[in-house]
Amino acid sequence: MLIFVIALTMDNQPTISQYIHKLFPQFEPALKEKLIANCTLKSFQAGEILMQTGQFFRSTMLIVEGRVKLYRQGDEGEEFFLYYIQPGDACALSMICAAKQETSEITAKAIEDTVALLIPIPLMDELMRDYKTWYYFVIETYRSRYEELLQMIDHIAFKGMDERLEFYLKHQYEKLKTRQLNITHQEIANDLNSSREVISRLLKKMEQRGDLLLNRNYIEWIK
Amino acid sequence: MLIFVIALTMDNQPTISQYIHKLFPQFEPALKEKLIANCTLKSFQAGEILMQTGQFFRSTMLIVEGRVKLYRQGDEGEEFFLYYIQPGDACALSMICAAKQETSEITAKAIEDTVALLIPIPLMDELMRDYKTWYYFVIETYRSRYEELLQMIDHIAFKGMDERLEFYLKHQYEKLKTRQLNITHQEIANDLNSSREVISRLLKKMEQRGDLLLNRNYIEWIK
DNA sequence: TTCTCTTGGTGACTAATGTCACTATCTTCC
DNA sequence: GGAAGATAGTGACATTAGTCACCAAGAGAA
Repeated sequence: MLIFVIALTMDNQPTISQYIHKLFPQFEPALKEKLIANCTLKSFQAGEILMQTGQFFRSTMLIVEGRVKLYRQGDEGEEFFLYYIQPGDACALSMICAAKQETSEITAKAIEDTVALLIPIPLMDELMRDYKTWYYFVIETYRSRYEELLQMIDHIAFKGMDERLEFYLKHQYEKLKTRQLNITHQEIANDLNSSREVISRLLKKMEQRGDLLLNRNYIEWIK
Repeated sequence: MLIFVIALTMDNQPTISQYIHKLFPQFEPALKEKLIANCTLKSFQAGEILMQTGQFFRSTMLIVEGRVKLYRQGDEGEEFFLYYIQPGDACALSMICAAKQETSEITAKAIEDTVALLIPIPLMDELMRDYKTWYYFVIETYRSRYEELLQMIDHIAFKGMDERLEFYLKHQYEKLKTRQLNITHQEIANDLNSSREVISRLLKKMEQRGDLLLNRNYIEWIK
């Protein structure tokens, strides 16, 4: 029985090498070897905080399994949703802050059981210098996060809550790849820094327009 | 007379070498030499657009003279103020987009006569690979812009217009280093994506609290 | 079953912000 | 000086979003 459990565990947890080849095929072979030789895996349970305001980093993280939600924290503990990071993504913040040994103003929470690849900070300079595909990966990570923040600013600066809600649901649908969004009105309200009543009312309007169906504990996105 | 004008011009326009030594003292000597040998200067008049939505980049820009205001554009042409860049700063967007040959969603406008150092894109890989001080400079540029965007999100997501206005004026005071802010209520309203009347009323309240003095065409920041 | 908790619906009210209309003052240009 | 334009002040009102109070339905536990 014990042997069976171990076998299962080995089955479910790919090696660093397998993760890298699957999720980062664009890396040049030498870079892959370098990472395989120098990185470690770390697991987080759903709900666990990967990093938080004021925390220093000892490693840069690449997500290889699960899903991580990034929040900006308000003065009174509000949690404003910024974006998800998924397998194949890097945590831009952990790169930036790692490089400068600065603290972060962001909270990253695992919303599924998550596995991250930890790259020791001292290795970063070397990777950046020696591997062009790494340098491009880092640049692309920054660029796409930067774009996401800009898009977020657009929404809160120029749009009303109705449009933001619609964008939020569409984004969930696209990221999670399911029309059945398992989320409560209260959770949406938290992510958008609004209140449940407002969200409920707007959802009702959207249902009347035929964009979605409301159910207890989940929303069916049709549009 | 012509000779006099030329002499004046030479006097007022430092060389690339002078700019680099003055504004980027942290660069290693070989990097300075490399830049001096490969960069060009470009001047922009106050009010001129340095780059705009949908435009491709052929160079990365370092600002060496003047001041540039960065805006995010709304769907109906609104211009939402993001941040200033000043001598010694790089345009993070021009780095990111240059590297990926992607387009930008941002407008950069010179608000003073401005001079930029243009670095040809093909040089970027080499600089990144060969010069550690360049790599650190690029990372620090990303990090600080990213922080600025996050701070902006904080403000529009969590704060009211009164706090945002106060932050805006304080920011102007700190960046421009003068208590006499030459700006109209309408311009502030544009930058904050609000309306003149709202700004006027909030300013009046701040004046009553003794934080500032209102004058035609300028505001005296006291706080 | 009954109790309790979570989730969601709704009306009434408040606060913040935006809009409209009008006025006043100062500047600039003939 | 007078006209026109830019800048700013203000009251009235509309709209959006947030808050409060309360109800109702479903889910799970004792």
